[in-house]
Amino acid sequence: MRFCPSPTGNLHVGNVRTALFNWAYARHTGGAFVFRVEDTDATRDSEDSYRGLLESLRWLGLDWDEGPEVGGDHGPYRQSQRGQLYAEVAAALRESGHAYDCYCSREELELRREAARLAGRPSGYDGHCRELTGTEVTGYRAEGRRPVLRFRMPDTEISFVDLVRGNISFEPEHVSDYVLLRANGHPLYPLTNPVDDATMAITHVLRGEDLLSSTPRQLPLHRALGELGYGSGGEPAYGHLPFVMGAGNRKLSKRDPGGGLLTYRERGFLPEGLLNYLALLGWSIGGDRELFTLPEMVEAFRIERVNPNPAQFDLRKCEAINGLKLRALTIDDLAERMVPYLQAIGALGEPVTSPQRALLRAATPLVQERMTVLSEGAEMLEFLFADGPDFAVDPQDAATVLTPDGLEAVAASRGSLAVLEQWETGPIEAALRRTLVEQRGLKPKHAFGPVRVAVTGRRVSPPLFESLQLLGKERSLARLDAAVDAFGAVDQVR
RNA sequence: GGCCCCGUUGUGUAGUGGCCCAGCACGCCGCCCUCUCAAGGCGGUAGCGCCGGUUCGAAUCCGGUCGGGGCUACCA
Repeated sequence: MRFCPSPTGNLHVGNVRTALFNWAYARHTGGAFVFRVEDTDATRDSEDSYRGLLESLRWLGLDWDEGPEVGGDHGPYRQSQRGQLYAEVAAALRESGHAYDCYCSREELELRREAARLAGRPSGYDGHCRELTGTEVTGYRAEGRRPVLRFRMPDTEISFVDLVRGNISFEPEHVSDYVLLRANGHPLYPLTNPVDDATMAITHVLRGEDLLSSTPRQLPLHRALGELGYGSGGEPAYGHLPFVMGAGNRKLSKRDPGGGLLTYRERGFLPEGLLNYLALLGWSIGGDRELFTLPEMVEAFRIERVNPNPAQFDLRKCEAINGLKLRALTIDDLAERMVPYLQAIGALGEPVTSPQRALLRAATPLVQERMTVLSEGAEMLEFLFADGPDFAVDPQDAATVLTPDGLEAVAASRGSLAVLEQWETGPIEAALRRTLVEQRGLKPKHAFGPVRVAVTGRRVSPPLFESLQLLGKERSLARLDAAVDAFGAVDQVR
């Protein structure tokens, strides 16, 4: 099994799903999961993307048995470092007659392709240069033409059993000779991919269904490679996974807004949450279950159960699954996972102090059920860590809730809270209810709203009484005062 | 145009000839709970693309049709 992305930009969730299935299949069967980087296109590949690729797979927890940074018996695992092998194989292919030089220019090909299409004939390469005579070759050379290397396809029907789709076959006239080497000698994907699969002893290939129609070209190449002594001589078994579609039912690409893996990480999806959701796109553990751990998936993963039809990515569902995973975490684990997100919004500094850590742990149960991604939890807890100039009340929320009436409630609650001796949720709640609900006859909803905004900075927050307790008496009172000062003054001016 | 793949509620799926006048989850709509928001509980909404055939019986098998997608490069 292998996963072989190109380092062009970020991974998108479709790629991740492909990686996941390959990984799960390898782990299930006890095979090796090979990670190879297909960076033969110097104009599009970048070193940054390459590092991002490794980082992403590591974050997801999809570990590889062979590949960059872990090594293996079939390295190197970056195609940019395997040029010599491709050149050697290409020469052997030409030598043995499996491939031939083609002198047709792009313009000539284009013309003939159009003509064939118009006539309703297959528009692939017409075999023009298959059997060139010596004089024809010298003639072309004299014109200054540089040949590309083409693979000679056999004239027989090609069929194979797709791991997820069953029997598939192609008639030879629809699978034409294809280019292995550019005129400048640069090896192309149709050559490098099978050569690597063969020499890396890849036995199973799970990839996107866009490559289904390139499979009939790769099969004969594998056979030729076997004859020439590259690889074991067998062809890998192929399984073509359905696409992951974006909104509007288009294939998801890394350029789509919701496509890039990085976005999910930044928003605070759990790797296991994202992976669990992605596994659901095209695979099912069976029955009515849809929540499982990675080990459980490995245990249950059978390729025959992969669905051939494309699936549309549904962010809401992805969030729902993530929320479920979040709620299944232990408090300590969840608290730790929120740290980077709290740091990202400046609520926590680089070394987290132990009082901060203790406060975070105490507060985590309050938000565990209220968030769907880690960044949400961090935002809800921000008020506990920010003070003074760092603490700001959301202007929008202040405008709607910290009205003159609201501020009066804030001032009143300040008074009743100030005399409290026991700063705990029970007494806090009792005091607030007494002065706001009982004495002033306010509806609980309207009574606590202004206090909530003054203390937490937002209308949506963890439970109020618990929040006050965690904040501490001194800081709580200061926030109430600050709110009255800040928003009451404006009204006096008016 | 040619070739190939795919087709269960809005979305993802369960279903492999009778257990299905189709189950689950997300979404959506109500209600309950409630200090906000969630979470939770209860109820509701909506689907086997279509037409034939095989069969006592079809979402499940076959053929056709329609619809969607992919490929058709000296990109990967």
